[in-house]
Amino acid sequence: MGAPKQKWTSEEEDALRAGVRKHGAGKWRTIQKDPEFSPVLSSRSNIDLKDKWRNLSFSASGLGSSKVRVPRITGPTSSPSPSAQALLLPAPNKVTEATLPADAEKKPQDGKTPPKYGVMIMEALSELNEPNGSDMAAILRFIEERHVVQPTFRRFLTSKLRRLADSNKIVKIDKSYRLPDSFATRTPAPKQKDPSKPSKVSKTIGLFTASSPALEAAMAAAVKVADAEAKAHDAHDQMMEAERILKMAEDTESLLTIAVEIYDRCLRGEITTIVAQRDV
DNA sequence: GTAGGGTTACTC
DNA sequence: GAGTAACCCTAC
Repeated sequence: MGAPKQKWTSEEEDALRAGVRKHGAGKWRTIQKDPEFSPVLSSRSNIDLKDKWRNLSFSASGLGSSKVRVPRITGPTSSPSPSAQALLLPAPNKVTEATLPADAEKKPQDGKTPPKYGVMIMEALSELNEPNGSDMAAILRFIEERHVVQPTFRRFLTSKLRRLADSNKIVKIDKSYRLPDSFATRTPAPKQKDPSKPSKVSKTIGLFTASSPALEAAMAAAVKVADAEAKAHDAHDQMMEAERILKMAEDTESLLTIAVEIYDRCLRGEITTIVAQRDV
C-alpha cells in the first residue's frame, strides 16, 4: 500500500464508540458527519469507521489486543448476571467481555489445546479433498464444524490460506485451495476392492492396498471409528449450541431486569446514572 | 452507503 | 512464522 498506516488514537476510538452509541452501528456516514465527532474523525472515512468497529468487535471477543495473544479458549468466569454498568455499554469490547461471551465461552472440544489454524486448514483440505480445491466458505464450514475457532477466524483464514499457498504447503486454484499433489497421493484412485464403503477414511487410507483380510478389517474398523467421531462431533456441536442459547436467554433476562429497574426509578423521579466501565 | 472478503504492513 | 490492524476492492 502506498499510504502509511494511520493508527487509531484513543480519542478516535472513543468518538467512534460514542457515535455508535448515538446513531447505532452501521450509520457510519452519519457518525462521521456528526458535528460532535467530525472534528475527531475528520481524517477517517465511513469505511474506516466500519473497519475499525469491526476490529473493535473482534477485539471484544478476546483477540483484539496484540499484547494479549493468548486465545480465549478457557471457560468464562463471568457471572450470568453482569453489572448494570457493563450491560448498558454498547461498545463492543466491553459488552462482550461483561455480558455475552458466547464465542469466548467456546471451549476446546476435549479440553486440550486446540490444533493450530494451519493444521486445521490442512486437515480440512485433506478431508474435503475436492479435486478443484475447496473455497474459503467450505474450508471455514469444515473447520467450524470440527473445531472451536475465534470469531476472528473468518478474516484470519484469508491470510493464513495465502501464507500456506505462498509456502507451497497448499495450492491455490482460482479462489479455491487444495493440497499439493504430494499430499494428493494419499488419495489415489486405485480400484478398491470394496466400493460399498465410500467413507472419508477409506479415502485417506487409500494408499494401502486392501489386499489382506487384516487390512480390510482395519479399514472397516477405521470407517466405524470415523463415523463415530463424526457423530460425536455433531453431538458436541449441538450441545454447545444449546448452551449458547441458554446463556443468551439468561443474559437477556438480566438485561430485562435492569431495564425494569431503571424504568421504575425513572417513574419514581429518581435520576439514574449509567456509568461506563472503562477497564479492559 | 454498507457489508464483507481480500491484501498488506506491522508487531511479537 | 503467527497473528492483528489498517486499508483496499467489490457486490449489493
